[in-house]
Amino acid sequence: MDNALNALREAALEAKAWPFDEAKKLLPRVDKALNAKGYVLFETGYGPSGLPHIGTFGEVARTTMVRRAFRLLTGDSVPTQLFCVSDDMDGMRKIPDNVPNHEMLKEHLQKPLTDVPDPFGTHESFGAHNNARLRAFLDSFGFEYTFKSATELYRSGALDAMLLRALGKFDEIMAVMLPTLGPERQKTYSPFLPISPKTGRVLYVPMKRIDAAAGTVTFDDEDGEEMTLPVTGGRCKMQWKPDFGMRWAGLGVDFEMYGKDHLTNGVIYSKICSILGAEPPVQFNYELFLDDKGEKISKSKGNGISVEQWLTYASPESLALFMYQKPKTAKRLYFDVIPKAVDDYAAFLEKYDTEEGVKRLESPIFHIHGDRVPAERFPVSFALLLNLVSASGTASSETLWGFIRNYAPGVSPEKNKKLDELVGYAVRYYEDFVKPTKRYRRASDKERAALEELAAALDGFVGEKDAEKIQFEIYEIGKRHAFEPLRDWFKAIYEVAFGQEQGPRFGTFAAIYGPRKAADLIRRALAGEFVKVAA
RNA sequence: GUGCCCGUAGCUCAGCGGUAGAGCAUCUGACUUUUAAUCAGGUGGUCGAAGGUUCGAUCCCUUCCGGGCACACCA
Repeated sequence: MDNALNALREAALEAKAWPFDEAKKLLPRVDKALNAKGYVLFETGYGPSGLPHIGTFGEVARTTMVRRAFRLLTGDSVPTQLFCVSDDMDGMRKIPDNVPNHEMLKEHLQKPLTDVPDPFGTHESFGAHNNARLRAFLDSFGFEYTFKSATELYRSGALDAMLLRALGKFDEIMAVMLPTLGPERQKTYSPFLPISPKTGRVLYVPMKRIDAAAGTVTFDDEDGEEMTLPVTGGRCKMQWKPDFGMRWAGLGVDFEMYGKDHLTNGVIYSKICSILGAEPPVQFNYELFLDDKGEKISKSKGNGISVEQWLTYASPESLALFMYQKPKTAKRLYFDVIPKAVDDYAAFLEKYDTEEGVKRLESPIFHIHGDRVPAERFPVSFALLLNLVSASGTASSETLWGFIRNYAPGVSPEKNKKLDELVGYAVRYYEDFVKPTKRYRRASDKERAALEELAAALDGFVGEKDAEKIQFEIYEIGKRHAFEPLRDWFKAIYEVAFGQEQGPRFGTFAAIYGPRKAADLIRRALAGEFVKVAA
């Protein structure tokens, strides 16, 4: 280990950021992990019930942060792996609303997702389709991970040894599970779910006999005929909670995080894992996200905000920052937290340049980017862009750039690509949140006369760069038409031409926007074009 | 009931051992003439309560009060 790496390692030991706290808990496991597998294993699970969502992103992002911290902590001397496991062998319990071909799918209910034809017709199965979506989703963020299909794990025999061991420990597993179940569920519960050889469905049936020596279970198939199947080779899968514990044991998972809603289950997974002779992974539980009303975000309710929505108005980095910050606190995840996340990210980035050693490792920037910290900084805040876009009432990136150049000379879309992206986000924000609130009104006769004169004056200013000259003229026109107080004159301009009570300093706006276009804007407003649009 | 989280300026939150911070809101001033933005500055908090540890606690520990959430099934 060279000196620089060693210095980093020591800094990592001191660093107070939560990923380091978690990564430190892994250190005592290193030798055992290396002997057993040759690497330390991080896992995240992916449920089959839907498309990748913000929780999926959060879990992978945060696990990656712990993994990165661990690598630093060990001077990168310990190999690591991140498995993203898709539970694609789970039976299709219900047909998702957001897919086509419901009729076809109906025939395949309860079958493993990887045995259900793809309703989109693009992949070899529904499970494969979802898996592809998951991977594309994760890849779009550049996550490093190894995808694992539960179906493949089962069918390849990778878990056979552990499944046999679980069969041998059947009674112990039942002893853990039964007290957690309701009375009626207890009667039929089995940690093994056979796949019916006749119908291909995942069966939730009681076991009549088990034969640990032969590695088989005996049960009644759907048609009532008694059936004996090996638990190996993908003929059976395990029921959720034992499945979790068995997978931990079978793969040798060293770290896994989950939401608070799994907290009580984590204990059960661990017990199962221990029964199977393995040490349960280091676990980390995070708080759930809340929506604007303080309610838990769930896919089925569709409240809160999606990854796609976030990325419509802000950068992936800002989302990663949000995930980094306070994972143990229940945070509101809604539109209004976005601008702050964007600017906080920019501020941390700025600060990062002046920090060193431990301080850097405690910066969110390190946990978001590792050693690939972007070079570009932000001379203009997102909050300012949003203000500009609202105040100017113009959702054109070109105009916005006019303001920006005015504000921060030397900045350009070519040189400041990230800023240009921010401009794009601001424009979209305007379109979706500001524009709908606009209320244009018609001009009174007096206002109309003044505005017509203003438009004519603007025509005479074509090519004029000096905002003050234009501003002066605006005052003159207002006075000439006897607006008292003069404030009403400005109000009229904004209400008629911008659909809002306040607006940009009009002289500045006209100079940047172009006097010709500004005049045109006024004329169109006078013609009543905007009033109709708003109504 | 069990567990997790939160309680810091009017609002939203950051800080987590060394004389209280940010954004927004509000107020004042600057930008040659009453709008916005921008800039400069100000107001505003006994850091939920009480004990404890400490030379020293918003920050650690305990208890209490108040609030939110999770814990059937499914994953």
